[in-house]
Amino acid sequence: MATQPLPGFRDFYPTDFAFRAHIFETWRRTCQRYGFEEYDGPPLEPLELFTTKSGDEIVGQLYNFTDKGGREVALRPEMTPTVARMVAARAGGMKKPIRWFSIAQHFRYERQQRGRLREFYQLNADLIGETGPLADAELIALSIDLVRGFGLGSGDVRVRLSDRRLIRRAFELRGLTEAQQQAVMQVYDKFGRVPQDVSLLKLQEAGLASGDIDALLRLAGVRDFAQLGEGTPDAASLLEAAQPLVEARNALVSMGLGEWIDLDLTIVRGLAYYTGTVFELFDAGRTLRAIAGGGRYDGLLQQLGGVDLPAAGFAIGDVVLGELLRERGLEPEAPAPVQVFVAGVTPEDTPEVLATAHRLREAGFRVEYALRPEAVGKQLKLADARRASLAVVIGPDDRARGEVQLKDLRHKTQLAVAVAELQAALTAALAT
RNA sequence: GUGGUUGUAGCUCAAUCGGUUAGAGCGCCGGACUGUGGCUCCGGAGGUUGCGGGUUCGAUCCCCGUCAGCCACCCCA
Repeated sequence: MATQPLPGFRDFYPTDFAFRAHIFETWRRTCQRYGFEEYDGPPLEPLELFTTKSGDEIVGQLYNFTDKGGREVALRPEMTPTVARMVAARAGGMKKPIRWFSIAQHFRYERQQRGRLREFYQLNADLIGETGPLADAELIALSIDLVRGFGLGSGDVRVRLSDRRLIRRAFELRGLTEAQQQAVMQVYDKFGRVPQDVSLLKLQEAGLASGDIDALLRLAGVRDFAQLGEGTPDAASLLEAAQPLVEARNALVSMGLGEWIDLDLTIVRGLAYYTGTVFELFDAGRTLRAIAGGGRYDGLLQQLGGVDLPAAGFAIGDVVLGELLRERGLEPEAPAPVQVFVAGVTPEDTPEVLATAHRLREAGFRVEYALRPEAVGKQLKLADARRASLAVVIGPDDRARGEVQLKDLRHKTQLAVAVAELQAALTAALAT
């Protein structure tokens, strides 16, 4: 029998599960602080829902099949088409802007690598029905707080910020053909990872004039709005196109998050449905894949749901973030499975052990006891292995006096407690 | 999908030039400790050396294939 999961799929042993739960809980709390409401959709959707947005080529990266009713279906590779459908179906009845988030498992049939599996969890946050730069800033702020919540700082994670409107303006100013624009985007995507002369050669091959090449490579190196118009006749036009982005950045500065932001026009973010602001979160050392990414996609709800609403959103995955947290030693300690271990001295004490344990469980304590008669020493050893803070030891003498021995396993102390006082004593001891 | 690289116990690793019954630590199970834990000591289980084939008297070791992990490319919604 196979003992390994399928390639790109993970087993979550209790330690792994606790780590995952910690990520989800931190995400959920943070989204709620921003007033976002949680939703979910079906993990299995009509294939068409995904090909409408991304074209037929995407099928190569989908877990798709024909179901027993003859329907072409696919496991969701992303959440956006589902949200678009859900929002569109009830758009008329919902107060705008809509703030929604989901934490859901997604599936992509791709060759796995570090930071990229065939199954992963992803938080999606979308803000629908608002076009202004403050909406973009709101989402970027949320994405920052989503990683801050784990103890990561602006020295660990950087936000790269760009805007399709600004890129488009730069292309228009230079009169680039569609093919040339594609070439520039490809060069931008690899900018900083390949030598400058390789980039240069690529752009020459695409037939760009040397003046255009200089201007576009200069833009690729811009890291601040002040640099945007430096030494170029395009200055006024570029700065005008950059206006929404400037406003979004200023909003983030007002929130005290300006430290996290780098202007970086080379972020490409795959396919072309982004219409405005785009951003990505990366580890500061750039050794991992992108942690999160998103932007404004004002035409997408019309295309997918038939309702014309502006929207922006982003996703953050559990895989790369998890790797970064492990790298930084920010994994939380898994919670102890047991708070109170109840031990009996003799087999005759077992009924009292069971009664006590169950009473404590009903009172909400996490309680365990030995499932067969064993020496007290053994039972305490088990209590220790289960990381119990407290032990309750019950023997014939204790029963005769209506007492139990309450033992604090952390502080190595012990005292006799009347049975009636036990719950109060446990609560008090756990608070120390 | 393409190329490179690595696979030995649950985990981390060892095994001389191709040589006898593949070892160690940690972990796990049991015992020494019959009213009190973490320590110590003793014992035990656990391996088709990823899998299949080839070369050889003999393969963990060399060769081929395959599967899986990792890395790069492609892609990245």
